Amino acid sequence: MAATIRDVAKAAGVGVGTVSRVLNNSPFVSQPTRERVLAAMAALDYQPSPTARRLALGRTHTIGVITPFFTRPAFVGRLNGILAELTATNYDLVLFSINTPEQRDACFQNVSKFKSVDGMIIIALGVQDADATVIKHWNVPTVLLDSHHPDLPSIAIDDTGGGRLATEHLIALGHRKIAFIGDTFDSPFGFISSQRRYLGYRQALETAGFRYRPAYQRLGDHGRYVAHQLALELLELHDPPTAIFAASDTQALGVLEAAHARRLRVPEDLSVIGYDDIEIAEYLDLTTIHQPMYSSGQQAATLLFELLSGNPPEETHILLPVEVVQRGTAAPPRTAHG
Amino acid sequence: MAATIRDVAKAAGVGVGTVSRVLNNSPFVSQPTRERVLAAMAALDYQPSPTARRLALGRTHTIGVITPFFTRPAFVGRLNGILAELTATNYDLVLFSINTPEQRDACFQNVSKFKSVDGMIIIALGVQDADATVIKHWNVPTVLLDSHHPDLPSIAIDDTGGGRLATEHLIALGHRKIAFIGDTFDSPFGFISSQRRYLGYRQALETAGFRYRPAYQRLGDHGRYVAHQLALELLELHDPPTAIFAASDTQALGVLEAAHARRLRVPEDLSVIGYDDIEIAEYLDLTTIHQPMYSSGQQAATLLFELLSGNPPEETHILLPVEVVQRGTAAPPRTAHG
DNA sequence: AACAGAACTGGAACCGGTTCCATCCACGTT
DNA sequence: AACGTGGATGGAACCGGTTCCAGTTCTGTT
Repeated sequence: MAATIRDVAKAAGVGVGTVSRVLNNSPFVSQPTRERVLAAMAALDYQPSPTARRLALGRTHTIGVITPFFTRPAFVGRLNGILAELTATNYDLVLFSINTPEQRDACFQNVSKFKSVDGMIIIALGVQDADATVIKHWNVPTVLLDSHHPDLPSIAIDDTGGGRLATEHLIALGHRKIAFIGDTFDSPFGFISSQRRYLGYRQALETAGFRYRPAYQRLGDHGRYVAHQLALELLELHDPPTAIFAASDTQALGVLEAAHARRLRVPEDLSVIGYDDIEIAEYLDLTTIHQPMYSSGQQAATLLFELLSGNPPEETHILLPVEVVQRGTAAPPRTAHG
Repeated sequence: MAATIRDVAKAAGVGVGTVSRVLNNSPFVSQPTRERVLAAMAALDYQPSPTARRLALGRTHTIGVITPFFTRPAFVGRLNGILAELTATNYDLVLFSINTPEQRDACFQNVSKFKSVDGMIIIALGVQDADATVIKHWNVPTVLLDSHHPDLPSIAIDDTGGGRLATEHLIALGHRKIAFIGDTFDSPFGFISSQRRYLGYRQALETAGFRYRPAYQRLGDHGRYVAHQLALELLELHDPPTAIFAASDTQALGVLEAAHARRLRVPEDLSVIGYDDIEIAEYLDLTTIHQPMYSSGQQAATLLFELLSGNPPEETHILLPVEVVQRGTAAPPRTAHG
């Protein structure tokens, strides 16, 4: 049986309070006493119980992260940023992974998830009003990362602006026939980033005064294969686009594959722009929109700690900017005039 | 202030034991009493404290995972397998990420890491005898994933066999001049998989009766850029290799880049084989060694649960096989005879 | 010498659950 | 009517820390 604080107290001939003080480096312990206690701890191979400590303190020294599809590069990157921030503070991180719509729906209802952490970060999951109510009810500081709700602090990325940026980049290159490939809008997980990128795409087209072409928009489940198929559909159109904006790099890969399958050269015959700037994008020389994944994770963690510390910042809805990373898959169309 | 079990007991006019029985679905509660307790819980918005439960039960219902460089695809894949297994059992997962050699060294010493979980899975980190002693001393069931030590249960992957397999594949294609690019052997994290793959490479060459060419082995820190440089060195040799075996797909990407930079066609001028079969390998048509990342994670979790349940399996040192995935980057050399 | 105040210490009470023992009650037997 | 049995229940003790109050000892003043 493991030694407890009382065993140590008895062995050292002191009270439990004193042992606790030694454990917590309280200055109100005389040097001889401290040494006696430390010796007793060593002799008994005493290891304090984190669980008992948590109960007594009422704090778990742990933060939770809820993430869907934990393997997607965008989520891994964000989580990595959170982790970096956490290890600096010595907090533990408990990871909840959501892989099915059922898990998503059950997720916020599960109290013990929230009650076993001091704070929570929710990545990407769409949050409805009802969800926000439940979350606030748990009374656990929670920040949304890459998601948004008026009642909850959030670190979001300017998806609409990014969609606009990507489209404007293609327009600036001289493209007039620009297609969009993205996730379906009715994601059971409530992801809306693809939808917002689409919105930016539409805005840019409208500002440029281009007419609306429904055929140039293809939506499907997230993934390379689906995007591949959607791109093939676009390329088989009577009047195919000269450029495709994919709502994620993963989907852009599918587009590149489709172009390859159709023997189209990129960027000569088809320009492609992705979104995310995942690690492999640089290798593939993929023009894309860089979003600060690591940094957004860090900022989410920082914001959460500010909330935990009791002095929350003025602004709790942060929108991070994105930028175009010009690489080799986007160029002026061959038929461009001037 | 949140309601406690005693508040509920008072409100329902029962004893705390009865409330606890209701919480735990004990059959020894009469229906009317149960309803009264449930009503009181609802009225008080009672939420049981997981922390108190843990202290009383002496179990945390949590397992820990220590992983280095959490963003590397091989580790993410394994972690994902673990997660899948855990969500099925309702255990929580706390994630410890190791990014510096200092963290690695401090890692096993930190009791509270171990004392706050029921079981631990350690990914990839090399475990010395001294480490194993410390780990066993914590008395927390621990399984090594993609690592090995005689005193600890492990799920390992047959790296030596994989290295042999990769090399034999190149030999079978007719290659005689086969180079190796891998991680430095003195990894501060104790990674040894690259080293074992190298061992397999050497074994295969020896079995085939090829002479040992030190110049064909290049080691460096893990990563695409370094591998790129090492590959350039190889290609600049007086008598360059016709095939390169990279100890990981990430490094294989660097090799492909180098080949591209040297205007060498793959596989016509240079064959490349990687290792891991990360997601992007298929996209790049990279011939590689498939190792079951997801499944290895699942098996590690399964093994850990068997240990936790008290009836450990006979064999606690499991070695998973790997296989060649033939794709487009490995082909017979142009100068091959027959 | 008297005393205030600071430094140090012991230990009861508390955090919020679980568990186990003693008790009570209803019911069926003989 | 006496008694055995088992389901239902209350509550003290426990898990292993922290905290706070009260008490003791040690200093430094006047």
